[in-house]
Amino acid sequence: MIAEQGVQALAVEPLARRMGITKGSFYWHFSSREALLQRALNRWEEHDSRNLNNALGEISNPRDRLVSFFRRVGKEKLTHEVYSELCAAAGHAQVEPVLERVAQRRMTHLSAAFEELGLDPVAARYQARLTYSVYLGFLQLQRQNQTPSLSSEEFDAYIEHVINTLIPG
Amino acid sequence: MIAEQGVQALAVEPLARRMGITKGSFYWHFSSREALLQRALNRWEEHDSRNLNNALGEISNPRDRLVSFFRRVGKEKLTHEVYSELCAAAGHAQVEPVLERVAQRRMTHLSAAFEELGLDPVAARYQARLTYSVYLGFLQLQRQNQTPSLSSEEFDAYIEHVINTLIPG
DNA sequence: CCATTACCATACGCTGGAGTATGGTAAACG
DNA sequence: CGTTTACCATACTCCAGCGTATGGTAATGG
Repeated sequence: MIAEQGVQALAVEPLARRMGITKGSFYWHFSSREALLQRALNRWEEHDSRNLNNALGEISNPRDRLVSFFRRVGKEKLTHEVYSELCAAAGHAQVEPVLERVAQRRMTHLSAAFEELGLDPVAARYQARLTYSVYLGFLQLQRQNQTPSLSSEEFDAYIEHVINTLIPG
Repeated sequence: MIAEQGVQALAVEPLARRMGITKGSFYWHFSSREALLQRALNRWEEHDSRNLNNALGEISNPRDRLVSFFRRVGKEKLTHEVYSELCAAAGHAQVEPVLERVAQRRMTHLSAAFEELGLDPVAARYQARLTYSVYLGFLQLQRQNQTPSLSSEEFDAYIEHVINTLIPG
């Protein structure tokens, strides 16, 4: 429901309707709507954290790791949709810390890869932030239907362009 | 109110309270909350459109124009805050078309500047989208308090880095 | 001078979501 | 075999925002 309509759409009564149960039942499993959201957020963050290590941790060549970071945008659709909606809900007290940790983790990964490619630590940090900004901006454009379809050759060409611009070597 | 708390915070009763009037009075001036939001959106879009032409249209040197685009992120705080919140409300039926037009206008400007710098039309379009993504991603990071303060020297250094990476020549 | 117009307040009804109180049922268990 | 436990429904209350009905007042104009 977060992926479809955003954080605020994760509400007790709509959820219950959708599941064919009632509120009474829901409140046996969760103490409040806040608790439900917290569980959902924790679940997603864990999944995302594992994903980061599994998918990118294995690739030893730093350039391939970075390239894979961009190519991944096209896959794992659900997770990206959730993240996109979470970004839209920045400012929400429960969402904010999640976003902070996730962005931090990911940028640290990027920064390490850029350092391995020979950039000095400061430049690597800047480049990581820049790269992550591109990713965030892409998600935003996607929410506005301003990106070519993910499976078109224009999309692939654009990704090529981004890779060539941002990844040295 | 949009800049402070987002589109959904622009509500009739809170607005009336804040102005020290009542709902009854509000509904004499506006037919509905929707109408108010529409007027606010139109107003902002017009202001932004004029701004684009005034600030960037005058600069003849395309590189300076691009550099000024980035430097502007630090200024015009209110407008950027509004835009940032509008982006968060993408998916909203009234907000969506505004976002689409604004992004289109701005990217067209960027694309033209890159063409003037010698890029072929396709590369210029890609580079414009990339550049605009960086801007959107920056706004997002700002919403998450993940950027250095706008008036620090680290911020200036980062902007330098971005300019050097994205603007040819 | 009376009536219309512009502007604002009071007081209502409606809706949707949060949370609670209470009772029902089926399975497991002592 | 009765009772506890897990799970679910019904039926409320509470609250905040949207919109409306209606009446008051001050200024303006025929």
